[in-house]
Amino acid sequence: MVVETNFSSPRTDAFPAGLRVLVVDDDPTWLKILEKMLKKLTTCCLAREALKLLRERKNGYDIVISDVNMPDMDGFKLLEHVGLEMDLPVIMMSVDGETRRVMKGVQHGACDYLLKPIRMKELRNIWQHVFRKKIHEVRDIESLEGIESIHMTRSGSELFDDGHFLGGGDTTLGRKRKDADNKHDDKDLGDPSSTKKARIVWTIDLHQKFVEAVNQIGFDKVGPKKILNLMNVPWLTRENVASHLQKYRLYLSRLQKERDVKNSFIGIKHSDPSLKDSNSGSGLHNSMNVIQDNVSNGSFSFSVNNSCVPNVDLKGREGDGKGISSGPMAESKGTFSIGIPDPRKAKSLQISFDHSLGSVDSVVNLASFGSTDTVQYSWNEVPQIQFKQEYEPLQLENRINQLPLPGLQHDLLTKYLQPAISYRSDHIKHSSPTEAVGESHTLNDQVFEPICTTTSSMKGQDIIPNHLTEPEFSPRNLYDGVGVEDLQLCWLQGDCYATNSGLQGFDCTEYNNPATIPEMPFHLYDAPSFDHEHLFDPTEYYVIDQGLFA
DNA sequence: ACCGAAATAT
DNA sequence: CATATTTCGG
Repeated sequence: MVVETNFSSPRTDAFPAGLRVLVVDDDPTWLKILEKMLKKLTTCCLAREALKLLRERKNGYDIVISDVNMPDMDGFKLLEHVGLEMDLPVIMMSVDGETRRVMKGVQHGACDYLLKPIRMKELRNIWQHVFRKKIHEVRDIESLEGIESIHMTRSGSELFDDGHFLGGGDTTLGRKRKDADNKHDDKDLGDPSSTKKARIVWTIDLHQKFVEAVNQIGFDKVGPKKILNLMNVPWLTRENVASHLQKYRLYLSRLQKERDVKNSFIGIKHSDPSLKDSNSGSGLHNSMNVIQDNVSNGSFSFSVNNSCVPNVDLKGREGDGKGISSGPMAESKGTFSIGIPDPRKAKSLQISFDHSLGSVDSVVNLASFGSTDTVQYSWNEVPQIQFKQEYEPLQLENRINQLPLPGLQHDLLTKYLQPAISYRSDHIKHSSPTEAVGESHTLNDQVFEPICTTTSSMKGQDIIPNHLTEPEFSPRNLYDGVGVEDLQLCWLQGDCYATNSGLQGFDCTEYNNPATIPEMPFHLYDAPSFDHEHLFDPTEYYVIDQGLFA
């Protein structure tokens, strides 16, 4: 007799609360309703999208609940695919309980069929399907001791008692894995989610979501939990996020440090630009701040948007530390004890892009909606460029010129946005140079207008890129200021611009493909010409940074 | 419970 | 070595 509150046993993702459910329904209303009832679920209104999600993460969900009729694909069809490809329990639902349909559902492999006014009652025990499946699996694989005890029975409560062993001891536990000895074997049939713990890879869009979330919440207020919620990625765990956050912070502080150093060196030039202060100090202007740089070879660039609505006081406290002048990062806990010895610098290419779209004033929130957000990323694995080319702009140039826009990028895009079966970092790598070079397309067929510019910075060891970092660094300015003609860039974007490619993924995924430029003089950076002459909307521009060489 | 740091693992 | 997971103390 366990009560449902118990459900939320954290460790194991126990039932209703932890069950990772994918709900598919073309009717948003239902999605909303179910959303309220289920804690950890993902929703989508297109069957194809659902498939996509499912394929992306083979083990990301425990169960699928799908509506029967949907515009893009018949619910049964979806059911079929799921059954074929991943064998997840699928529950069908529809308003009418017409026998034929139910029958059909069952025939196609649905494990349950719910009639539409769905209530908690119905949902409460859906975990049994997951559980049941688990049991079968275990049996098949090998009979473990102690398992035999399971005979599933009807409704919930007492079952749940058994269930606990699914989930490991909930409330009453003091479980500490103090035993050092369990090094091997350890079959641990405990959790519902297969074995070990899949090592997740932070793909670009995953990271993008992460950043978005971080931006939405204030920098100071961030916490793994919150981020997790905002990201709404079902299979992700708090730990995952925490870990990533940790890395992220580390990265930022390193960055920050680097920056400071540089500033001390040079700083002055056209530094006065208000921007710096503007956002660091008072979030008043919701200008966005971009931090980016290249740190060591793996470059990683994030933009941080500080503009959270409320706030201002966010960094009210403290203030002394270093963070002040420059960073948007409120942290300044002075925590870095990291003895990181000056990162070696890498040459890197960066592009900044301004696709003027949103209005600035619409504070941040925009971020939540796919199209308008400011994000960037770039992980070491960002596509092209990553190749080994160590120097030589020349080479670069060639490559770039030939980067087949449609070709390569498409390819990449596909990899990211589409249902690639599994993402691994290596994919990216392999998609490379050779292929790229092989094709010969010019970038010119570009669709977008010349608002973009790119810049590449090669910092041999010199300081340049600082400026880049500044928010007001408007691409546009750059554009005017310099002969851009020779810049070429290729970039791609998943959605807002809706290029012909038609590849837009689902929601807010945008993917910018880094572009590159032949040779970019760095004097670009110094060029006085672009100061913050006029402010465009900072709301968005993308910055891409990539480590040129490894 | 939740977070962040540090220890581990891959 | 970098990145992800786990452990552990606050």
